[in-house]
Amino acid sequence: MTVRTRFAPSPTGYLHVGGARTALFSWLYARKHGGKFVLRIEDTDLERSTAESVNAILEGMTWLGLEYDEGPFYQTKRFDRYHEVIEALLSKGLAYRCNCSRERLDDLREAAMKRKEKPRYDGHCRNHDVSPDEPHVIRFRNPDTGVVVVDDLIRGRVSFNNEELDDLIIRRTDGSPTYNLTVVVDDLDMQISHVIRGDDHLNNTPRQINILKALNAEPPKYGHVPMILGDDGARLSKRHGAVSVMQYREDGYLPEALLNYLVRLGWSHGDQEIFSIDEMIELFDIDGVNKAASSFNTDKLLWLNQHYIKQDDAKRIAHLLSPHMGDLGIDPAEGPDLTKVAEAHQERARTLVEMAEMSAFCYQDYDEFEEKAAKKHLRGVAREPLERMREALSALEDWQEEALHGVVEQVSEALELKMGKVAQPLRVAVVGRAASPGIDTTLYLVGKEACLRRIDKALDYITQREAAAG
RNA sequence: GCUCCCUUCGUCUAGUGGUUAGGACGCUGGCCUCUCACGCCGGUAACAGGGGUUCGAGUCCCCUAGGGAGUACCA
Repeated sequence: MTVRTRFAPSPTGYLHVGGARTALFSWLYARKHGGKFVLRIEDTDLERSTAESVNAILEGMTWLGLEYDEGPFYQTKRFDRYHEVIEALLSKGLAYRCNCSRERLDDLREAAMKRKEKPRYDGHCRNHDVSPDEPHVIRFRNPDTGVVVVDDLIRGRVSFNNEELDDLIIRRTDGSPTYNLTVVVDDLDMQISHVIRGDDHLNNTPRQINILKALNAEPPKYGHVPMILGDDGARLSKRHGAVSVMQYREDGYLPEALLNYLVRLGWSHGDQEIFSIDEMIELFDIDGVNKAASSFNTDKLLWLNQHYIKQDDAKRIAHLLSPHMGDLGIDPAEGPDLTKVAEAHQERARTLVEMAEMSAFCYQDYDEFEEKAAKKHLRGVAREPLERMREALSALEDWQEEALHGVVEQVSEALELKMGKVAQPLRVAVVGRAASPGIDTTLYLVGKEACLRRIDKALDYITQREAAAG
């Protein structure tokens, strides 16, 4: 059997991490088995579906590299087909028209609740003749007895009594088909072999299987993946920060880091933490997916992101870093080679946004010294080392790291100081704060002119400070 | 309320009747060191509770508790 999986979001918002993980699992499963991955847009809710959401979802999938082999298919373009199926069901007596009023339905629900029973439609219109000309919905005639067994790829065997299920609406009064009908028809028509989706659909599965049976069709295999909770264990929502996949790009995450994080959330392969895309495809297995919901942990994502930043080619990092520099009002063309800057910060930044912030000093002068750093390092004792450094640097022709390192060393030796006593004040002078890449690299990136200018500024600062102290 | 699902360190997880319950993130002690970071070595911390089954239960069964989903003319 050819494996065919699908991702079927409803376009009522952006692509969030939960959806992205479901899509990833589906995609991996198809890729692993040499199958096809289909994208279907479930936009039958005309009220809430928007074109912007479709674009946002497509954009998110593209960024993550979850390319689809077929689609996107839009359900709104398949209404004729749904109606054809509904008519067939109707003519076989497997579905019927219902004109029960909302009031009656509400009363029914209320009464059932009062009796401590599960609210369900009572089949009132099953044997009534409702004219096609009057306003009506169409309901699927669900079997009254027996059990529906779902052999879930993740949950194992789950069974439901048909008595618990009622005659669900498959076509609304306005003539539009509803979800449970459209998924069934689509999964069937698109020959989906494995339905991998969120576990909020587990309860819908028996209804869908019943419709499938009515259509004389073989149900696909189902795998219901648990949901993702926020850092605090509560349901993932906007207040947890970035839930939109695209927000992670904005926040400076690498797609491979997010993917790696997501694949390990609810799935594992022994003790392995790092997975390349190829490894994921090779090792992923749907029955290795956990049954329990898991909490999103930003710290671990950060760790993975740093891992990939460290590991990746500096040129690519620079390429991805560039727009974040732009966000800070910096044009990387006006300054040191961005690749070199990125390389110097690869082991220091957890995100590209952090990298941009810590790299800014290479392109623009800082406004003020960081207070703590200045207080500690720009003191009277730093004056001489800074003056000596200024002198030596201004005389230096060969502005390369090796030579720069030599200069710092020579000055330290000449003053009989440990390197730190020279490098730290120098660093604060040149960077404005106490942390940066190696002092030689730092000097190199800032450039001669700016270095001298900033050292002067530091010397002024020391002078002022001494004057203030009296 | 009813139906269905879930429950190992704070978090992600390994574990498929016999383990000193392992790894990772985080936190933390140390080493390295011109700072920060990286890296390396060490530490902290878990089987929700109660009954069974068994020579032996994190692993099997039942109950309780706690979470979650569904219960729509949403998907």
